[in-house]
Amino acid sequence: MVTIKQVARAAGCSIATVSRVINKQGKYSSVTEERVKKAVERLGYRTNITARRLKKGSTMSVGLVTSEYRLLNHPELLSTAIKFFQSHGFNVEIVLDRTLSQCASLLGEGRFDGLLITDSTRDERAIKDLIDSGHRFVLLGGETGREDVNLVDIDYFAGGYQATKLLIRNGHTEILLLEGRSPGFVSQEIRRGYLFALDEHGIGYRESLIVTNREVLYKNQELFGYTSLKARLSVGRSQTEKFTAVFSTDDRIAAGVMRAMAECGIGVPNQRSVIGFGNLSLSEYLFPPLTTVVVPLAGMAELGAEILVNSITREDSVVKSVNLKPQLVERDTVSKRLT
Amino acid sequence: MVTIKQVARAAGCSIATVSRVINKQGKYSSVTEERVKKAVERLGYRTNITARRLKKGSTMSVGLVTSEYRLLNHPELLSTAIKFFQSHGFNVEIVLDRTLSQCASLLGEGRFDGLLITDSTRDERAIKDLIDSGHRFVLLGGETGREDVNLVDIDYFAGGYQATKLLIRNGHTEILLLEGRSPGFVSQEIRRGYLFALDEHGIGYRESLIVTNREVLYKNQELFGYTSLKARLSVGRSQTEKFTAVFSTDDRIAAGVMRAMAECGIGVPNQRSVIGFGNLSLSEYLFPPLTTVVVPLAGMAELGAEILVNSITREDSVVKSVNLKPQLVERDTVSKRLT
DNA sequence: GTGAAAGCGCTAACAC
DNA sequence: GTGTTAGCGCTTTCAC
Repeated sequence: MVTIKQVARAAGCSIATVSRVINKQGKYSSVTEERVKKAVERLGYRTNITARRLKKGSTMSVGLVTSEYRLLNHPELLSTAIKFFQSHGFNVEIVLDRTLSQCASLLGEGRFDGLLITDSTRDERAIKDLIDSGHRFVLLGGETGREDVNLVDIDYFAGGYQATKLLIRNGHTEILLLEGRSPGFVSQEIRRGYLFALDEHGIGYRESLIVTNREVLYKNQELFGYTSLKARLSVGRSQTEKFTAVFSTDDRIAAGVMRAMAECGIGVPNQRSVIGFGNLSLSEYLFPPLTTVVVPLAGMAELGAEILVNSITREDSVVKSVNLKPQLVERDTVSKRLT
Repeated sequence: MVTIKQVARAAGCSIATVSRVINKQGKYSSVTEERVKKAVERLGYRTNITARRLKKGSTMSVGLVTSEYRLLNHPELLSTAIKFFQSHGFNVEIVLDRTLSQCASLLGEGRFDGLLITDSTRDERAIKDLIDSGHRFVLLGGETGREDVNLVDIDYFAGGYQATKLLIRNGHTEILLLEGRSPGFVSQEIRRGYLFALDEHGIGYRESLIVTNREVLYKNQELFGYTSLKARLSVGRSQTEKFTAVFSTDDRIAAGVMRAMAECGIGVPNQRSVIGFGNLSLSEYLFPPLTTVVVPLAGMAELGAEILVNSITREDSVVKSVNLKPQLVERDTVSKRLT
């Protein structure tokens, strides 16, 4: 490895001067500048980042704490954040499947200047430690009762509300809710929106119209949608369980629903309407293309990254808490109820 | 920040002893061990990773050089690699959209102990620099003429060959090849496999049966499949352009193909067979589920990560070059040709 | 079993 | 404009 010392010798000056030229700081003559640059070039010198970090006490590095689930299901969230950090001069390290208190340790090691955390478990103790340590961090969609943390969240309640309302506007009152398992409180919030919309329109809520996936987390969402619907469609079901629309809390569930519909020869949206949630890439490839709810994950990531960078680089940055709204994307699976 | 010095004072010993206890190295009495551990606990001390790295001259950190395309389209590749590295004690930093020579710089900065590189551009000069610098790196699916680099690659030729052969075995001889744009030489290799299989069975190759997407890289693959097929299906096409099966070099293209088929009332696989490539998650949600070719991306990532870790940790590691074979996954879109 | 001290490569304060 | 030097926090050699 070639060090600053060797460059100094080659350029016939001191290491301080080399450092000045490299960092364009302080004063130096254009003659020495030229000599140093030549030497750097000739020797192939590169500043040792570790030594610089130790000296400066800052790493220009952030940790992106996330889960395998996120990585596999919402890569755009990560890529957005990474691009933002990188374009602002920060390196980003992926930290997979770590608890909040492990994250606190990482910051304690001086590994990062800050942390962007998705899917954090609700661990108030760890959050307190994180705050007390004086380190910078931003929670993405985490649940916390505290007001003094940077938090960017998505209003899943509003998403559930909007989706349900679209169905209601189209005349549907018997709406089957298929609840997948999802990290955190996502499903519960969506259900709250569903119930709220029903209630708002004086539509009675029926427990038999809510089906919850109790299988292992995240697995086989499509199968859950498929089997749930097949069961519903079987003959001999009571009148109270009739439905004209299906609202799934995950697009993959909706995919399963539509597969079951197709197999049973039920037309979508003519005979039944279907709405999903999440706008996964598969949704536009379904036939017909799925009406669903767009969750602004990339927006959440970018905003979170921006808040983190600000809180690292600026002394006067203030704690921010933001709540982002999902948006309906109307494709071809919802239509007026046949009267 | 609490340093080793403070711990030493609190424990009533020297920093050397604290270091020994922390790293479980050298000798120390159980009495002092206890005292040091107590002090560490009480003060909340964490070893400064930057200082340790500077002293030891190793970072225990690797760079995962990749593209936004990979991140969005093959997240399982990244997650597999990350998990492997993390479980072997390495931190992993994501490096997005950097050229090979920029990667060489990164290594020169001592930022990483090694690099796992996907989608590298063919830059022999940079590869030479990388090798000459003595740094560790592994190429994933990169193209290079050199024999002295660690390389894990996927045999796309074999994939194209297998897919085509499956169709031929089912009696198809007029196979429409829809070539999407893809990074590197992927499409070309798949086409070579297609042509080889045809030739092997004495089936004449027809240029009119090969359609290439000339649009902007990666964009609108689904639309390409859809419009290509719509055009083919229009009335008044000559006899020479008839086809009984479609082979797409990307599952999303196949998704577009199937959408077009559905709209035109053409049954799959009864009237036309369809085979895709890549086994994207959407493929099993198509109706009917898509027969396609599984590309062992996760396997490639894990193997690459393993080779990299070996070459970092072991002096005697030898250069490895591996070629992984894709595999057919037969679902419901290929059947015997109607005679 | 323990401590003193060198030194990893760099930046920046200070002296000239 | 340039050089000397302290020191970032740690590991490790060497002496005791």
